Order: sequence, then C-alpha cells, then structure tokens
Amino acid sequence: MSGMTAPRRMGTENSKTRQVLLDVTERLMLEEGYASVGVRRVAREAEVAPALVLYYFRTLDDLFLAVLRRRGDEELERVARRLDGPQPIRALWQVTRHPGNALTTEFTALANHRKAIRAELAARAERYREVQLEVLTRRLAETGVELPPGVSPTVLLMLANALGRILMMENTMGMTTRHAEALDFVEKFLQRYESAPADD
Amino acid sequence: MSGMTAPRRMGTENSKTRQVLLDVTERLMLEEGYASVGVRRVAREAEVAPALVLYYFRTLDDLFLAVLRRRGDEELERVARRLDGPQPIRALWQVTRHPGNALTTEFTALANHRKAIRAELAARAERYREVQLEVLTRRLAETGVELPPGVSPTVLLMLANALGRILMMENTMGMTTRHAEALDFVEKFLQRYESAPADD
DNA sequence: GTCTATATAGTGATAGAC
DNA sequence: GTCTATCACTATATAGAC
Repeated sequence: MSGMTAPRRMGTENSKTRQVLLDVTERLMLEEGYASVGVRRVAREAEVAPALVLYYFRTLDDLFLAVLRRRGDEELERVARRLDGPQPIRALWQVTRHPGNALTTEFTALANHRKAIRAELAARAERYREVQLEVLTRRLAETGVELPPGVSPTVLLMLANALGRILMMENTMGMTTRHAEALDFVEKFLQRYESAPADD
Repeated sequence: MSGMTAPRRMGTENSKTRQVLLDVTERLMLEEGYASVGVRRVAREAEVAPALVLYYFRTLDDLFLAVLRRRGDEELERVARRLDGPQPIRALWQVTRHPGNALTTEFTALANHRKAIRAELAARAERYREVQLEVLTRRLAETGVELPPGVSPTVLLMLANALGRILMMENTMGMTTRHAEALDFVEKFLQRYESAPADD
C-alpha cells in the first residue's frame, strides 16, 4: 500500500509531525495560495528542517495529495450530512460558499500544473457531484418541492455550484461587480422554494 | 508613457519580432497553460535568443500584460458585436463557450500568483461585464423577450457566464460528469426564449 | 526521527560584444 | 536588433551523520 518503488526511508501515517505538516500545508494554501507551498516554507512554518518534509512525503506531489485526500474525505461527509436536512437547496448554497470549498478552488488551480493532482481531483470531483446529486434529489422528492419548469435537481446543482464558485473566485481577486444582484436572486429563490412551504 | 524607471534598452511597439513573441506566448498559454511560459521557452519557440524576449518585455509580467491587453481589447469588441444581434441570449452562451474565453480562464489562474496581472485582469473583467450587460439589456428590451420571473438580464448574464466557465474548466481537467444535462437545459432555454418568437 | 550539507537543475534578469 | 555568457537566486530532492 505504501509503495515499494523507492528504497528511501519514510515516516509513518500517524506521526504527530506528519499531521502538523499537513495542517501547515492546508493553511498555507488557503491563506497564500498553493504557490506558497514548498519544502522550505512548509518546514519553516512547522519549525522543522526541510529534509524532514521529504521524509514524510517523498515528493511535493505526495504532500499535496495527502492534503487533498484528508480534507476531501472530511468534506464529502460533511456536505452529504448538510444536504440531508430540512432545507436541501439552502444547504446546497451554503455548502458551495463555505470556506472549506475554497480549498477545492486552490486544488483546481494546482491541477493545471501537476498531472497527479489533476487525476485525483477529477476523480474526487465526480464522486462529489454524484453524492451531492443523490442526496439532493432524494431530499427534494421527500420535501415535495416543485422546482421551476425545466430545472431538474441536476441543473439546480450545476447552476448553484457554478455561480458559487465563480463568485468566490472573483472575490478572491477583489472583484464584486454585480455580485449583489446575483446573491439577491439566489436569496429570493431560496425564500420562494424553501422558506414558505411552497403551495403556489 | 513607456516608463523611465530603467535605463535598459527596449524594443519598439510595432516590431515584427515583438508580435511573434506575443503570438507564441498566447499559443503556449492556451495549449499548455501559463506555467509553460518562460523566457527560455518562449524564445525557443520563437527561434530567438532568450535575452531578446527581455529586450522587448522588461519582465515576464510585462509580457503577460501585453498579451492580456492585446487579446482583451479584441475580445471585448468582438463580444459586444456578437451580442448586438437578433439572438442575444444565444450569442451570450456561444461567446461564453468560445475558445477565446479560455485565455481568460488561464489569466484568472495566473492572477493568483502575480499582483500586476490580478489588478489589470480585475479591471478588465469589470468593464467586460458591464459592456456585456449593457448590450444584453438593450437587445432584450428591443426584441421584447420576457425572461422567467426574477431573472433579470444581470442574473441571466451571471448564470450563463458562471456555468460556461465552470464547464470549460472541468473539461480542461478531463471531467464531464452531468455536463450533458446542463447543456441540454441551456439548449431548451434558448429554444424557449429565442428560437420561437416567444408569445407564451 | 531529525538534522546538516549538498547535488542537480531550474528560473528571471543583466552586461556587453557584434 | 540580436547574440553569448553569466549572475544571482530559487527549487526539489538526496546522502549520510547524529
């Protein structure tokens, strides 16, 4: 399981230091972007020597992948739980705009450069979408919400995800043009389809 | 205008070589991503010496900015012209999914690392949005299309742009989950609101 | 498990000859 | 206008001592 390609020594999965390195990497990605993550920088923030980072993660890719897997698993669970409540559409919107999702954006950017990340991220994103869709579809049926004509749960999911992600990305680069109107539209939509028990 | 900070020599605006360097850079960004753009790589593809790149563009940032400005101006004009036709919503969707827009995505990613790019891109994106909105609003009024309740031209613009961009980004990383349903929804929407002269 | 020291290879940028 | 040569710096990754 841990790969027998390299004869080099390597740290164990449940080391305390290893966890710290993952924490530092994740924090750096969120605060300064993935480009700030490097062997030296992570080591400095974790107050260890650079070589130790490569002792726990053979390559930088391995470090990124470990963060992606740890956080991704947590997030998938959290999202599925959130959507499985009384207001699935509102939950969908909140989840999309949650800071935890900012890491996904960062990994998406990183995937441009690193093949290994791209493969893993794409696979996860597909699973993520299917899980969201499954829970959302079920809950919409159970709560008896009637969406606008032509808007299937799939379409609702894609539109919410897309709009949320783009607003986030634009915000990151200091852009807010027409965001207010978009957010207002979403709020009205939520009130129309979920706050009042929708009996048109 | 051309900056009196550096005493270093520099090429003229309408040099043939300069144009080639811009072409190469743009092509590289589209085909392999911005990370493949470097002094040496661009020089090699243009079949000149690396130092010549920095003769025409004092820094890498300057090279990127020159591409952004040249292409951005062309695109803005093209988009405004396209939207100002008989089917503005369809044009909006086509423009969003046009390859020319892929460069924007690349610049958005680049903006994460480079402050100078971020500032210029944000300013341009705001102008781009306002121009799109202005033409779209006017044409929708002129063609007498009645959008779904709550969906203002602004909301339509933001949703179309967001969905189109996200589909493009996912495609780039080899992901297509549920794209068909989303595209189908858009197509039906277009047919409903534009192909038939809409008299409900 | 953690360190120091270093190998190896990349980068953007500059000086100055032709 | 274009080149060669090089500086100064960064990066990931490795070997081997403690």
